[in-house]
Amino acid sequence: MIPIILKDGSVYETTEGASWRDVASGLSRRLGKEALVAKVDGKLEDLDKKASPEEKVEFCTFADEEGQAVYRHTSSHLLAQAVKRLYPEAKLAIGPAIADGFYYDFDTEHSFTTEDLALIEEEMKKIKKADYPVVRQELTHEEAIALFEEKGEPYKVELIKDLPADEQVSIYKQGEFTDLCLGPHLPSTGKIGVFKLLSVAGAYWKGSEKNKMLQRIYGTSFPKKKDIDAYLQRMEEAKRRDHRKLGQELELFGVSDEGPGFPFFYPKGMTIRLELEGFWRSEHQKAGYQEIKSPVILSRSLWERSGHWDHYKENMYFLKIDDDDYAIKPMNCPGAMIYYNNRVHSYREFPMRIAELGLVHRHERSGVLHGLMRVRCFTQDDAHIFMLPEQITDEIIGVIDMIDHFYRTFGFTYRVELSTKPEKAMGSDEIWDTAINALEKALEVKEIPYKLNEGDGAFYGPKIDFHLQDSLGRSWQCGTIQLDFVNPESFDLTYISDDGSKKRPVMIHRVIFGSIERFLGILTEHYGGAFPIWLAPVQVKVLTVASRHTEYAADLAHKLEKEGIRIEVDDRNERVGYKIREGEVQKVPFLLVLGDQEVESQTVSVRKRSVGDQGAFTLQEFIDNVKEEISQKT
RNA sequence: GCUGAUGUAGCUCAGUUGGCAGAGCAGCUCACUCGUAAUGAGCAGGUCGUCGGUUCAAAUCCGACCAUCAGCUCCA
Repeated sequence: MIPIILKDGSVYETTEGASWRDVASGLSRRLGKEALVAKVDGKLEDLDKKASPEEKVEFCTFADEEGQAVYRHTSSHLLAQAVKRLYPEAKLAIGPAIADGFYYDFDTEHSFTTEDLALIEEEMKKIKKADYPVVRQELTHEEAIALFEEKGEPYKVELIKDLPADEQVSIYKQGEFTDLCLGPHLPSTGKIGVFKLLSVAGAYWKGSEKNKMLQRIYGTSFPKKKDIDAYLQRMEEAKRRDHRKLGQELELFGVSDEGPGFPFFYPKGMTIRLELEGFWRSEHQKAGYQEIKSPVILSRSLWERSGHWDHYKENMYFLKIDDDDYAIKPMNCPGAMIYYNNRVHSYREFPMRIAELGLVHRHERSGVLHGLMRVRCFTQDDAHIFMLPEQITDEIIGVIDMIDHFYRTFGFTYRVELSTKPEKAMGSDEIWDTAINALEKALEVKEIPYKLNEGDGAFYGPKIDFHLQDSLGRSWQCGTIQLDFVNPESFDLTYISDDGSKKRPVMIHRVIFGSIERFLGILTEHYGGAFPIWLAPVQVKVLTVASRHTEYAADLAHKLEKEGIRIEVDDRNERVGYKIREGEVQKVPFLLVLGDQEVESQTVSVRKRSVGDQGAFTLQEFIDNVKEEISQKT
C-alpha cells in the first residue's frame, strides 16, 4: 500500500502500481468520471501516470481552469490529427489551449475555407469515436530531433532545438499521430465531448512578423452539448452588443470610408461624450487639477527635443508650413512641457496637476483599426503632474484612487499591468529602476494585484496600465499612469527649491478614460446601448395616444426641458404600441404615455425601459424621481 | 503591414449557367384618432466599393486599388 495525501490533508491508501486515475476512481465514482488531470504538488500530471507516495494530490475537472486548459489542449491534438489525415503535407506548428477554446497553427499551401472546417470536424469525430489512448513517451533530445526530422516536421524540430539539450523531451501519441508536447493530456481521444471549429486566420510563426505567416484554426470544446450551445449563444449575444453595430443603430457615432480611423460623433453620441467630459471636469476640479489646451500642430524642433522624432516617427503625421517641418501631435506631453516652461515655478506650487483633453493623431496600420476602440485620432483625458520626488508615491496613489472611482461609477472591473523598460528607450537604467520602484511601491501600498510586462513601457518611462474588456472578451488598455524622468530633462524643466536653488521636478503622465473614443466604445458594449439615465442621449420620451393630446404633451415637454431633462416628443399619428416599440428599441430610459386619462387627471403614465408600465404619477413626482436617478449616476 | 473573407437602396439582405436591379425595415404621401413592443394603402429611393480589362452584352468573369470584418503583429 502507498499513502497519498489529499487536498484536505487526509491520507488515502492505494495499491502499488495504481495510477492517478485509480486514485480518483477510488475516492468517488463521480470524480473517477470527471477528473481530467491530476495536480500533484502543484504540478499537472497525466491521470495514467503511476501514483507516487507522500505527494499531495488533487484532481482537476472541467470546472477548474486548469482542467479546461488540458481538455482544450487535447482537443487541439484532435484537430491536428484530423488535419494531418486530410492534408498530409501540412506542417505542424503549435496548438495550445486559450481562454474559451484552442487553436492549432499549420503551414500548408492549401488555404483552409469554412467548408474545410466542416470536413475536418467530421474527421475529428471519427478520431474521438476511435477513442485512441493518449500515450506519453520521453525521448532524449537527439531522438526527438531525429523523430520529427523523419516525420518532416521542421517547426517541431526548431522547437526542440530551442529546448535544453540535456533534458528529456516528451511526446504524446494517439493512434497514428505523434506530437511534441509538454502535456499533460486527457487519457484518450474519446474523452472529448463536443467540439466546434470556429474560424481560420493567419498567424505568424512564433508571433513575429518577420517570420512566415501560418494558418491558424480556432475551435472550442465542452463536455456537454448544452454547454457549447450556451457558449455559442453568448458569442451571438456579444455580437449584438458590438459598439460598431449599436453606434449605427442608436445614431451615436460611426466611421466613413472617407476617413478610415477618424470617427464621427453624431448628436446623440456627442451628448454622451459631453456628459462624460462634464463628469471628468468636475472630478478633476475637486481633485485639484487645472485644465489647459495645447495646439494640435507643433514644430519639428519640439518633436526632436521630446524624442518623438526619433522614437515615434512611424506613428506620426507631418506637414510643411512655409517650408518649415511641423507634426500633428501624437501625444500631449510636449505641449504640457511648453506650458510649464512659460514661467518660473516654485516648489510651493507642487504637486502641480495640469489636465488636458487633448486630440492626438497617430498613424495606425490599416489592419488594426477597430470602430472606436482603435482609431487614428482620439482624445486623451490627459494630465501631467509636476512634483518633488518625495511626492511621487502619494500622487500615484491619488491617481489610482481616482481611476478606481471612475471605473466603479460605470460598474467596470479591471486588470492592472506594470510595464518596464523597452529596448527602444531613453534614459539610464538607474533612472528606470527608480521609476519602476516608485510604481511598484504605490501598487503594493494599494494592495492591487498586477501582471508584470517586461519591456513593455513607453520610451520615456515605465507605466501602470488599466485594462477593460469589450463584449467579445477582448481586453483594451484604458487608464495608464506613466512616470517620466526623461522629458523634464530634455525640456530642462526646473523649479526653485526651498533653499533658493534650481532643481529638476519629477513628472507623471496619466489618463483615466485613456481615450474618450475607446472608453465610449467600451461603455456602449458594457451597457449594451442601454445607457444609465445620466448618460442617455434622450432621457424621457413623451408619447401621445391620439392627436388631441399633442398640446398636453408639448406643455409637459416644455416643463421637463426647463428642469434640464433631455426629452423627445413623439406626437406622430401612430399607434401607441408602435411608438412604445420604437422608444424601447432606442433604449430610452423613460417613456411617458399621455392620453385622455392623463389629461383628465393631470398625470403622466410612466413606462420604464425594459421593465414596463409603472402606472400614473404627477409630473412633479416623476421629475423628482428622474432628477434623483440622474444625480445618482446609476 | 500580413493571412483569409466580404463590399448590391439609409439599414438587413436576395439576385440561378453573363441577358431590363429585387424584398423587408426605415423615409415620404394618404386614410385610420388608436392605451403599453410593429394599422393599412400608395410613392420614392441604386455609378451594384473604385478604376481598368474580357465580351454583342458584366452586379455576375479577370486584374489592380480602396474600405470593412476575423485573426496575427503593433498600441489609448
